[in-house]
Amino acid sequence: MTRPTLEDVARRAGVSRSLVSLVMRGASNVSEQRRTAVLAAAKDLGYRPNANARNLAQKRTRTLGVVLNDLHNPFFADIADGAAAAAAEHGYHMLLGAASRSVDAERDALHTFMDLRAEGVVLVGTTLPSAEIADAARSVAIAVASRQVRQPDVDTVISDERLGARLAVEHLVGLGHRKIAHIDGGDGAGASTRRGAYSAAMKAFGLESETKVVPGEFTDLAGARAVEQMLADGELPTAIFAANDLVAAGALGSLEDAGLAIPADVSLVGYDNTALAAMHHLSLTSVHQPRLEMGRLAVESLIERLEEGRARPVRHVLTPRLVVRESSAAPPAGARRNSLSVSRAAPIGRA
Amino acid sequence: MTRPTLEDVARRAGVSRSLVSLVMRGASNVSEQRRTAVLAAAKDLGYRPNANARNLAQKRTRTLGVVLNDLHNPFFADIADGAAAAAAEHGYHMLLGAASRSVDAERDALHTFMDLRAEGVVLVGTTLPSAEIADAARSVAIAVASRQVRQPDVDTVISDERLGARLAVEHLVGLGHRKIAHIDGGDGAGASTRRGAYSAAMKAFGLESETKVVPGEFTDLAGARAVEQMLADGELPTAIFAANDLVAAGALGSLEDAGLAIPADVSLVGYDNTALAAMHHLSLTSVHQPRLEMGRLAVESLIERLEEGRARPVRHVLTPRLVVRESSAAPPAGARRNSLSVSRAAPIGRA
DNA sequence: TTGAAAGCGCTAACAA
DNA sequence: TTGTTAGCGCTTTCAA
Repeated sequence: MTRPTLEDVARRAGVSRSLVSLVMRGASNVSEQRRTAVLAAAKDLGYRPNANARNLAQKRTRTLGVVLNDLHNPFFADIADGAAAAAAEHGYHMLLGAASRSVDAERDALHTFMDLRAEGVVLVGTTLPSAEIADAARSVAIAVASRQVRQPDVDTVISDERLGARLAVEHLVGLGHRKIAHIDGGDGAGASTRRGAYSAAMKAFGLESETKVVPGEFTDLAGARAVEQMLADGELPTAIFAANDLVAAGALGSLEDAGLAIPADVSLVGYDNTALAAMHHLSLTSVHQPRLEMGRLAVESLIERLEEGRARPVRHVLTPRLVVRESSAAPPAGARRNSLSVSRAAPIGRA
Repeated sequence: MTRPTLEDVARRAGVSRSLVSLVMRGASNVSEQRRTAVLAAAKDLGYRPNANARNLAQKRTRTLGVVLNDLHNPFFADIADGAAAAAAEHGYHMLLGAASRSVDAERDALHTFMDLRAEGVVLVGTTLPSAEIADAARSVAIAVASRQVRQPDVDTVISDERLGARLAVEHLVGLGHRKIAHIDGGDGAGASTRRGAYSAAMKAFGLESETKVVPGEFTDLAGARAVEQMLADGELPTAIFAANDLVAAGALGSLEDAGLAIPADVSLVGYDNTALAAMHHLSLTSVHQPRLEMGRLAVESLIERLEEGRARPVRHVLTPRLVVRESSAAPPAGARRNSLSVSRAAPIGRA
C-alpha cells in the first residue's frame, strides 16, 4: 500500500517536482500544456498529496480539532455540526475527537490535536481542569463551548442559563401559574445554575414563598420519582419546570400514570429542546439553546485569533429562547386550592 | 505560537537530536542521567513531538479514521465508542470525521483521512457509492459498519437484520399473538430488510394470512399515523412490530390516546434498543444490535489487515438479541375476535 | 514558466 | 550509550 509521491507524478509527467507542486496547489503561472500533463499523471497514479509532508513544509495545517466530551449528547452533536459548517466556510479541515465522558480521553484527544499541529481546538462540554486548558492555550488557540471557563487565552461560548430558566418561569407565570416547582439536575453540568436561576426568577415575580426545588438528576427516572414524591407529599404544584427534557419526560410519565392530564392539570416545561421534546406524544415546551450557533461562534473565535491575531479572550453568551408546545397551559380553575386532588377524573393525553 | 522542536530540546539538554528522539520514544538504551536531563528540558519548553514530522519520517501514523454519516444517530455513536476502545487497546489513535448526512461531507472526511495517511478508515452508516469505497480501499484499509457492501478489499460488520425481525415476531408468537402487524420504515436504511424479514418470519410461523405491513418511515409521527390508520380501518392487531424505537414510541402514544393499554390490549416491539426504549415510561421491548461490538470488530478487522496482512475481505454478521421490557405481553383474552373493540375500558399505563 | 536546492521536524541506520 | 548522516514528501526561495 505504498502511495505515489510528487516525485512519481513528476517523473510520469516528465516535469520537475516543483512544477507538480505548483499544479497541485492550483498556481496560475503554469502553462496549460504542463498543467494537463501533470493532472493526467496524478490521476493515473491516484495521487493525493501527503498532508503530513505538506503540513510540515508549510508550517500550517488549516486544521481545527473539536473534542467532544460525549458523543451521545445530541446537544454536543449540534455544536459539532455548527462548528463543521463554519470551519468549511473558512477553508479549514475539521477533525473530531470523542471522549466517552472520560477526562483522560479528553486529554488524549486534545494532545493528539496539538501533536498534529491543529491550529485551533474547540472543547465541547469539557471536564478538563481550567489550569490544563489554560496550559494548552499557550500553544494552540482554544475555544470552550458549553462551559464557563475564565482563563486569559481561552475563548468561551455559552448560552445564558439564567435567562433560560427565567424564560421558563416567566412563561408559566404569564399563563397564571403561581405554584411552580423545579425538579433539578442534582450535580449534573449546569444544574446548579438552572436551580439558582429558577429561584431568582421566582423571587423576581414575587413568588418566593412558592419556590420549591425537588432534588433530581438528569434522568427520566429522577423526573418520575420527583413527581411521585410530590404526589405522596400532597404537594403537587400546577406547573413544573424540569432541569432538562429527559427529566420532564419522566415527570410527564408519572403524572399521566397518576391520572393527571398535561397540561390541563399540570403544566410542564423542559430544557434543551431535544428531539425528545419535539416528539409528537410528549410535545414539551422547552428552553432552546442556539446550539449550531454555539459551534459556529466557537470556530469563528478561533479563526479570529488565527487570522486577525486577536489575543484578548472573548466570551460569547448566547440568548436561549422558549419553544412553546403543548405541555404548558393555564392552570386549572380550582388551582387556588392548596394542591390538586389526585382522585379527580382523569382524561388521558392532551387535547 | 511557534512550538519548540527536537533541536531546541537537544540544545537545552546539551545532547544530540537523536538522543532526544530516543528518549521521546522511550528507548531503553539511554543513560538515566541523559534521560532525566532530556525529559527536564522537554518539560521546561513544553515540548511535544510534531506528529506530522514523525509520521513522515516513520512512514506510519498509527492512526485510524472513523467517518460517521450522522453525529446525531445514537447508534453510530455507540459504534464509534466501540471503535475507540479497540483502537486504544491496540495503540492506535482514532480520529472522527462527521458528515451531517451529506455524501459530499463523507467523501471529504474520507479524503482527509487518506491525505493524513491514516492507516485504516471505518465508514459508519456510509452512503458513499460502493465503487468509491472500493476505490479508496486500494490505498487504505477500509471497514464498513452498519451497511452491506460487497467489494473485494472491504471488510464489513453488520448485524443480522433478518434474525432481529424474526426474534421480534417469535417473541410475540410465543406470547400467543397471531395478529402481528409491522409498521415499516419506508425507504429508510435497512427498512426494506426488516420488512422482508418480518414477512418471512410470519410465513415461517404459519401466519402468512395475518401478515400486515403498514407503511411508515423512521419517525414517531409515522408510528402515530400508522396506528390511527389501523384504528380507523378497524384493523387493530394484538401486537405491533415497529421498524424502530422511534416509530414504536409514536405508535404507543396514539394507542394510549385511543384509550388502549400497553401491553394489556396491544403489545409493542421496537428495534435498535435506544435510550428511548429504555425510558421508564415507554419501557419498550426492542431488538438490540451489539453496537459497541460492531465498532470494535470494524477496528479489529482493520488491524488484522494492517498487522497480519490479511487481504481477503471479511464479513462479520453479528447476532442481535431481544431485550424484553414491559411493552409486550400475552394478547387479551378476547383477542380471538377479529379486532379489538376500541370502546372498552381503558386503563392507563402499565402494571 | 520551469527547475535546482535547501529545509520543515522528525527517525533510523550506521559509526564511534 | 551517543552522535552523524541521510532521508521522509512536500514547499519555497532563487535562478535560469
